[in-house]
Amino acid sequence: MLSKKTKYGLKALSYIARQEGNEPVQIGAIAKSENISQKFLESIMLSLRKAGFLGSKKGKGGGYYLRRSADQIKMVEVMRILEGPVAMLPCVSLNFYERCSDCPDEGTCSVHSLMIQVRDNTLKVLENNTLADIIQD
Amino acid sequence: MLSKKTKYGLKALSYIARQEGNEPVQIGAIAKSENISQKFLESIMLSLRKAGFLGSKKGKGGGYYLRRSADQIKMVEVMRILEGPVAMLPCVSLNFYERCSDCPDEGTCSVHSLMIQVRDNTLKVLENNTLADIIQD
DNA sequence: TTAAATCCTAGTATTCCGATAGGATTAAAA
DNA sequence: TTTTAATCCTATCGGAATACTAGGATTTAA
Repeated sequence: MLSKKTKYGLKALSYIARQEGNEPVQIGAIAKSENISQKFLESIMLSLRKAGFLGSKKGKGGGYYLRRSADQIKMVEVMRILEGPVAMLPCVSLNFYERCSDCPDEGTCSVHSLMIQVRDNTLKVLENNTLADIIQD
Repeated sequence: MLSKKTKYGLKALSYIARQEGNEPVQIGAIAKSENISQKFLESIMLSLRKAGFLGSKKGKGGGYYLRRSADQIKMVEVMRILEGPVAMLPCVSLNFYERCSDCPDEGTCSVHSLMIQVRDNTLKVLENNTLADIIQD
């Protein structure tokens, strides 16, 4: 299940990407438009800024803006920052790999191979979609 | 993230499917071989039996056996019983659909369309793999 | 009659998620 | 220079879900 954090983060990025020009957009405006708790959204924006997707301007008239053009922001990158691993099991994760304590051997684990297939197919979608792609309806 | 419940359930089904003949297999044997808490596994086996994948025999010499041949058990069916929806959002789920409270319109939600793509690709994998497929290493 | 298995309901510990609180800092505008 | 409006940052909290655990009831073969 996709966390609200990720869902809200994607919605916020989309909102900013849809704005004309590159004027900073305020959290308050996004929160109101997308029905998101403003305080919760604050922390999400912070993550997105620290990850390099967003820049910010403090003080009156400040807000957030994209640091890269929308077609340069892959969905898989955002997902990895907000949601964590793409894979459904740590033992099949490319970026967050961890061994399973209960598995003596990954090579003979039947769940392992299935989850690799799921991961690869999910990855394909998330690699091929950018922020620019998802804001067109 | 795949729950342990689902992971253990799949491992248990695989274990049973790998046995010769159709003799009932005991929970204890599965739990020991797969490093799963026996009591936890008990409740999982119960779900799998109630869902129709497994039959059981009570009393001494009892245990669980497959009610369908392994190539007739699709991964997607097992996932829906143990894990729930395949989709990452209720609003894109085929079998567990629910509206998002924050979304005024699914048609214009940028997350929606992305998650439909993810769902369709995941579904493809889970529809095309049966228990028979995943027990071959 | 005993041993060995499933069946069933309840409870519990822990972790994670979603949200909130409360201020510190910064910058534009009055 | 003061006010206002924004981000920044850390800490905390309640509730829900997950991963088990407990304890016995029931069934069946030997």
